[in-house]
Amino acid sequence: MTSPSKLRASTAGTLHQRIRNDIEGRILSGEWPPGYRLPFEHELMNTYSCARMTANKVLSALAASGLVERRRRAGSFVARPKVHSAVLQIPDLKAEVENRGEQYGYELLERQQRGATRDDRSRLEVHLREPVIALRCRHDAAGQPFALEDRLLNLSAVPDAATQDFSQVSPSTWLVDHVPWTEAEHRISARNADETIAAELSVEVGAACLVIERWTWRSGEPITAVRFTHPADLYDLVARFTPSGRA
Amino acid sequence: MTSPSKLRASTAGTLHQRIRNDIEGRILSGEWPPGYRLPFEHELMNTYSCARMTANKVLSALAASGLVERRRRAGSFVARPKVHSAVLQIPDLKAEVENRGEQYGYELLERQQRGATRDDRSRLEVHLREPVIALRCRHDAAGQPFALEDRLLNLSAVPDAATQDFSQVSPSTWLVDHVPWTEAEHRISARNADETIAAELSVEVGAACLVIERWTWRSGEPITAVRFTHPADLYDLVARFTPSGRA
DNA sequence: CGGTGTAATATGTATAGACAAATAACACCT
DNA sequence: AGGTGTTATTTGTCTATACATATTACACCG
Repeated sequence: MTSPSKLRASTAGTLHQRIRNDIEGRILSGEWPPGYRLPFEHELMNTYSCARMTANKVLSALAASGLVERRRRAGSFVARPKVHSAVLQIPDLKAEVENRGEQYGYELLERQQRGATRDDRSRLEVHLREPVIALRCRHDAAGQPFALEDRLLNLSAVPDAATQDFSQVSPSTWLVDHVPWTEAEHRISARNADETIAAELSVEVGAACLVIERWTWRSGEPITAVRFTHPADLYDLVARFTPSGRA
Repeated sequence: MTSPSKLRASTAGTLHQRIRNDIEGRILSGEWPPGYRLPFEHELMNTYSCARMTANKVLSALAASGLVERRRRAGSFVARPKVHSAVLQIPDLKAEVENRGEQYGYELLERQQRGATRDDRSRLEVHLREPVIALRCRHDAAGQPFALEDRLLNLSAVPDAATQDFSQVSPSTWLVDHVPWTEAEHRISARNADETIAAELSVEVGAACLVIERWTWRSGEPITAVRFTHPADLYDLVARFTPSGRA
């Protein structure tokens, strides 16, 4: 047990923040365990000499962040986390590489504009023959292949892409700047490098690779599907999480 | 372009939600692109005939979720997403397997209670000789090995674990029910199965495996470090994301 | 005993007003 | 032209109040 007097009322910041910090502190320290009923709004009101709106906003914010659950007539309770969830940051590869202080390189391997094939259709939920762009490119870090990008782009959703040749700027970079999206799904898996991948990534045939696939939609309309293949020894994904939801 | 009249003022729910839905709709549809200055609080006040507090709470909530940024004297602006981030759900393996409608199995391979070795120390940030428990176990789905779990537990932080033999209940399950935590970090990578792993997971030597490592702390004190190794063909991680932050 | 109606209570939502703090825009002076 | 100070505007925070709504707890009655 750590000394409980350690987290008595903080003194910094606004009243809202002071109350919030106090409550979060008690919950995160375990002093108020999951299921614990926290003080009613009118009790906080007395404790901190504040209006009920202030206490209400604090508790509502904590509820929005998932740290507490509120039930009418019953009170507010410390939430018990159901699943381990984490905020996964998937940065732009260029930024990622340059963050490591290494030189970033980009090369377009293949660009094809075509009517959607059967395969394309199963990957991107477009109709047969709808115009798409298929791209394959390589991202390098410090001269070493760092990732293979294999992308399918729905031209009906992103007509501007037709005028871009993607020889200098990577499709990922171009897309985040030009195309808003509303929904995304990621799938993370592992696979052994086949001969093609091994050659293009300069790894042994059979080497384990980390594969990240992403699908993006805008209001239900598919925009793009992309698969990044990383050499296992060059890339990890990192996800951080605090229960308060503030990474 | 979709018809703009489509997302005129919604009529359902509270005023707060109506305003919020309207604004989110315009942003997510692209009608209000990143950088767009949204109406001032007093404009929303007129538009919706509401008090400023109501408009303020809506905009503050949108700011908290990351959809908009607010600057004093300047206004509120549609945020431009910096990185692709996603909420990663890492469920309990037992629940995960049973969700797929398959039979879940668990077997403890090894349990050792010891003073921390040098290796343990680098994995868990404990002092040399501090008591730890090292566990290795296997999770099965439909009779097939599904995951290897390799865990190190800080007994000083979780003394109750000493009385648990983990022969029936898996450490993951036991921990989520008994130990609160405040911080976690995940690392996701790929590796080739060595002979030990291949034997225990019933895969070929060299097969690509997805590796998920997690470190957990409570108020800075390390609780546990765990590594799950999954056969690549049996397990994917799925992460979903909507820019409004509401998965 | 068990079902039903009612009152008490806690949260949910909203209003109207007040002052503080930051800063963009403008006017002014050198 | 360029730096400086002032002002106006917008958001940030908080108070005090009001009524709506859901639900627990309890009293009542068949």
